[in-house]
Amino acid sequence: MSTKKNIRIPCTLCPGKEHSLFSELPKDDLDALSQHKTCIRYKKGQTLFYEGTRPMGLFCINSGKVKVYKISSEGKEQILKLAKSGDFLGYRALISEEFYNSSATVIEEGAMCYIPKSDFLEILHKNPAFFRKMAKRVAHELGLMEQKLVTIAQKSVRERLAATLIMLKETYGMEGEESDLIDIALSREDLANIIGTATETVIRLLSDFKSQKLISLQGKKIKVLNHKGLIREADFYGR
Amino acid sequence: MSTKKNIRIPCTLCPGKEHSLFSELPKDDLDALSQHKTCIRYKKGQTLFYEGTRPMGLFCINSGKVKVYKISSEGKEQILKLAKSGDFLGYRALISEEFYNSSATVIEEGAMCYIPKSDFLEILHKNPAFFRKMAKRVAHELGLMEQKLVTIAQKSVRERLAATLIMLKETYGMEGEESDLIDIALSREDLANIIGTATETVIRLLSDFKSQKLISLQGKKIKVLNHKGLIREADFYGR
DNA sequence: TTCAAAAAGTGATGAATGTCATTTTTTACG
DNA sequence: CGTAAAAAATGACATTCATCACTTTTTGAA
Repeated sequence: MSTKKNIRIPCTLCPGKEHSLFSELPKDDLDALSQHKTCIRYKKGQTLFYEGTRPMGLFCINSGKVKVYKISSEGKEQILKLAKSGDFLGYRALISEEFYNSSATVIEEGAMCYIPKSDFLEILHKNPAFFRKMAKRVAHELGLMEQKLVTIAQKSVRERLAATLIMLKETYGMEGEESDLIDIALSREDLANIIGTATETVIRLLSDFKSQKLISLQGKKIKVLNHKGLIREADFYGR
Repeated sequence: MSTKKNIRIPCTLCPGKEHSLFSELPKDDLDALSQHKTCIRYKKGQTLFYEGTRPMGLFCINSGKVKVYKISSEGKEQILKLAKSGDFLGYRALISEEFYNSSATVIEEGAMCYIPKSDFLEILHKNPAFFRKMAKRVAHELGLMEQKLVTIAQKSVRERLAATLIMLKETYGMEGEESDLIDIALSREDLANIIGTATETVIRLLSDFKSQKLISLQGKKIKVLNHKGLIREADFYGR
């Protein structure tokens, strides 16, 4: 295992780079971004940024997993998205020139890089191709968010749970043999906060799915036993 | 009244221009956009574009009102936003280089301009300040959509209806004396499709609000009698 | 290893809201 | 106008799901 010291490697050598928005950036630009970045290990439960505060830079997830969420006026958490290695956080607020409208907290320990706002904006405005790529990404995410809205507005909790499990399997399924195991340690409460329901309801529905042999529960992690069955639950149940 | 012919005026002279994303565009660019645009009157019920089709240009609403919505797999409509004079439609898909992910249908007759994709993209890529402004807008809308998601996921239907009425009053309230009258002809069904509920539920809650003297119903249009009361309903009811 | 705290799970209950069936009112068109 | 069709309204009923109260299991830190 590596030591905790000196986890700061150049962006050019970052393993997550290839799949990230930085993938096609020229070396010069990447070096410029690397220059003033800081990289810190975050433990589970630590928060990267809070809703309502001013963004001062861009987070890049080197390793680990993060939940991005809003707290409603009643104090309930709604998870907007999950982020993993290679993902960026905070660019929406930087581009819209607003405060953060969500918070981000680590759910699986890992290393996060932080690129100062000025460096990021400089590259953004200097490199039109990169700006287009970022704009394209934000526009794409708006489309995703619209789809999520429709799902929450119109599907039952049961359907949403099934759909969420499918999505999680696609995003966090292991490689090869164990591809049915959803490799992310979400608490039942987190799962409920993705779906927009009560923790107890998630627990009940999960054991329902389990007794239907759609999934199996291995401690915290969930294994998908019947993918097609889950898809059926997600699309049609009860309506 | 003007005739139906020749409703095509230059963008430079468009009354909605001042409040639109085009407000700070140099005259040259505006003229370029004007060049190949077409302007057509649309009647209530006519559709500007359909979900799943390829965008070939940008719509600009000269007058009238439009609903933008998605149809869920069960065939139910979910309204994502309402658009009025000066608003643009279709730029998300143009920027993300995707098909439309929503449909747009006229709910109040009016004139719509249509700027070919190539002209719009040319200005967008020629004028970095304008591109930034568009990107900023999309990022801002992503923030709004995230907020809507939380509202739908966590607030009761009653709260959402109250919140929607407040929003409608702010956006479509008349000038001066009659500022409490919500000047948009939404059917109960449309209102239900904004909120994400059944038409009957909206009808019942509206008459509830009416008997509480929060609103009055003047045919299709709604008048807000007790703004603070509605805000209270929107924030706290029942939780 | 132990023990307290957190998370998961279970059961009972009621309120909110969806659905269906029907009536009344409004709209729009010939 | 008159009439058919659409929209609004109302009632009865079924269902989902949130809530609360509690038990069991797991976790993690001393």
